[in-house]
Amino acid sequence: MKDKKQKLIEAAIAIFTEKGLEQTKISDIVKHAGVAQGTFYLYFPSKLAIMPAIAEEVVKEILAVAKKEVNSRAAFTEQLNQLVEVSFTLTNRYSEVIALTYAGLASSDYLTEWETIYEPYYEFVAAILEEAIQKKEMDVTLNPKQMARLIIGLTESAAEQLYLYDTKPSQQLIEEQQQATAEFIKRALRITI
Amino acid sequence: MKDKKQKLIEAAIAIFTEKGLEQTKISDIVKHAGVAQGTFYLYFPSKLAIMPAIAEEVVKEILAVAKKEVNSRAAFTEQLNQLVEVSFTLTNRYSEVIALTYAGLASSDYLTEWETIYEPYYEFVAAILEEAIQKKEMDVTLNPKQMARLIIGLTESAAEQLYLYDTKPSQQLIEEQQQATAEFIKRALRITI
Amino acid sequence: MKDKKQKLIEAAIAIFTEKGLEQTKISDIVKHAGVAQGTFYLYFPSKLAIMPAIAEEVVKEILAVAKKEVNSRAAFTEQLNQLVEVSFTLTNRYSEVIALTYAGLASSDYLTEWETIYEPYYEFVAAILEEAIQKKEMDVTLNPKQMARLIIGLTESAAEQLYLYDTKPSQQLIEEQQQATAEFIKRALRITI
Amino acid sequence: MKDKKQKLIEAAIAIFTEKGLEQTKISDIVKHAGVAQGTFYLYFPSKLAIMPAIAEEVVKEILAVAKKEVNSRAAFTEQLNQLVEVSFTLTNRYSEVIALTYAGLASSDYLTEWETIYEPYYEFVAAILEEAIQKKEMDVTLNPKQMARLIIGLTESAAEQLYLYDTKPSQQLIEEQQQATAEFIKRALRITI
DNA sequence: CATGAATGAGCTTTCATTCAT
DNA sequence: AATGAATGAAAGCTCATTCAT
Repeated sequence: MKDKKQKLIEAAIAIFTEKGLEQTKISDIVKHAGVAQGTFYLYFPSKLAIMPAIAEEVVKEILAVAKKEVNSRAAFTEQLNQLVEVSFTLTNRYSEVIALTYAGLASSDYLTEWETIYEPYYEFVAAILEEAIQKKEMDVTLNPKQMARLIIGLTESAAEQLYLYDTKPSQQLIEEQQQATAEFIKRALRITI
Repeated sequence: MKDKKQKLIEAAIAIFTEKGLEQTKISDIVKHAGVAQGTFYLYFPSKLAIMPAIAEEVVKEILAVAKKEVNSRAAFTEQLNQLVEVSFTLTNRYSEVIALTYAGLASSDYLTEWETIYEPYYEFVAAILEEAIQKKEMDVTLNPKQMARLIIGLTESAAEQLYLYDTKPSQQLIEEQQQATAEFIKRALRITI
Repeated sequence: MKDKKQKLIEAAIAIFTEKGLEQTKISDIVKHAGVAQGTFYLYFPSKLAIMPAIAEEVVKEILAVAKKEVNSRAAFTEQLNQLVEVSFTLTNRYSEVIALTYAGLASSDYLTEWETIYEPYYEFVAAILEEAIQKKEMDVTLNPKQMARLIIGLTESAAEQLYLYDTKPSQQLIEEQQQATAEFIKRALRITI
Repeated sequence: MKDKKQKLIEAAIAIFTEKGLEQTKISDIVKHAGVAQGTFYLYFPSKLAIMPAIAEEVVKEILAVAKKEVNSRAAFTEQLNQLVEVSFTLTNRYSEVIALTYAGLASSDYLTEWETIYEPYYEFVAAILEEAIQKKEMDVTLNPKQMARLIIGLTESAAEQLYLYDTKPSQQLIEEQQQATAEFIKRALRITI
């Protein structure tokens, strides 16, 4: 059943997140998934071959959360605040897996799949910007897709810096960094509202 | 002699860049450095222990290039262009080692050293912004150090996206991406000149 | 049905010949036979248990070819030529499977069956010699069964040497080796005709 | 030191003889040789790579025994008796290793080395025949090298048949089979003395 | 009879680390 | 300080065999 494949992907995400790429043994994953060692190789030809599946799963979850937390009817400035906030939360939760997955894809021949997998998230942000442009709530001359990529990169790196050395930063510190990032973006987009 | 230690660090950077963390064997490094297997352990207690040394070396090189390429007497807007350009070049050359080193530090107990190591680069950019603030060439209410971190994160992620799937992107594409990034920053800083 | 068992035996012969004992997987055999993995174990309790069946099949084919190619009404000297020729052909086609089967039987408890299986072929050759003895066309003091075994061993080893390094030896080389072997036998039997 | 390599070869011969190709684990060999697991791979890149070394060792031993047991000053007929006897002894002791080695070489890319390795033994027998030819003690029209190959093949197969099902055949049976084989050869060579 | 997903013991191979020289 | 042969633990992967359907 697809049940076991799904269990393996979820177990792999959990263990990779906890232990990193090298330290994760197939035996850990299968134990966590509650299946036999050989079963892993029924669904994935090698340790690295599970990476694309993980990436898809993670981006799916990211998108789901983002769509849920960003209010499509809120004002643009509010949407940007929500976007930054959700991005911080997601980066905190997933940045390790994402880095890992990317590294895993890079050491294999699957790297080309990365763009395809991450694309929907870029699209989601680009769509928000497009709406803002139509409503003239930001600099209409800017390229929404290009801006989406810069915004996502900026937000992720800001979040990584925050959580880098301080596993549990204070709520105040988090909000400060989020606000600084949101304001940075708003100025860069010449937001009008 | 320090000669062999330095050779080992340089060999490690070369091999790590080429093969990644997992695929790099001590035997590769010592072969490339032209020393015996055991010699590695005279200078570094373990495979991971060389990571801080690599990080230092890389940041030293990055700083040297940045200081050389960013004209301290040029106009602020010009300095930002140069900063973005040099950051793209450096990211292209070093992003893999940086990621690796960071991963390597993360899987050891050396991670706390990372902040110290990268700090001089943040300082360098912050200093440029401070000068611009004093000259009122940008929004004076912004925090230079905070902005420096955002700018560096943004630029690196923009460069990574550029080189991600296209090992050799066209000069035009590079310049476009650099310009978009620089303009993004300038708007975010409310640059006046 | 016996159909599937037969298909499994034929598939096993094909795959064993192509890949050898170690490299042959049950999964290869069942795929080639067009049956499910578990079906193998309906007919054979283990991987090695198919060996006697293979041996029987091969000897059956060998006997069939030998009886067809050796003219029972030809002169003895001619029969020996035909015997050598057919033995070369058969060795070329089956020597690998025979070696394999023998090795397979040896690593199991089935080795005692080998004698029984190969016996009919010895009998066939012995019968030819017996007739020659009755007709006084060879040294009548020789033991036909003993001679049969020596002749078969000699011919097979001569053929193996021929095909060992040269998958496709020239027709001339084949005929030379066959003739040398036949003459060797004829002298050893003191053939008179 | 070459010491460990030699120990590994001798251990491999012992274990392969005892257990066969598949059943022999590297761990058995190194345990028997008294070295660490990794040491095997210091001298041989893979399990199969030790096969040529084994083959050389075995042929070296075979040649040594054969040269010792066949009296170079005895009459030709006596030499042939000795040759058959020694071949029986050697086949009994080494036929399994030889078969194994051959199989091992066959599953790798080393098979072409086989001819080179076995050649000295053919040469040894051919030299005996050449002397007999010069002394006109056998049919002078026969090709010594060709005859050598046939004789060796014949003798080995006769010995294998003897030891095949009866690990310890009676001395009488052994002598009968040896004599039958020697006589077969003598007739085939038209020996005159 | 037939299936094929699932199992898990066991193998080869790798490679960071050690230590006698 | 330098060497490099030796170590041995550890991990990815294979595949004969089983069994619920």
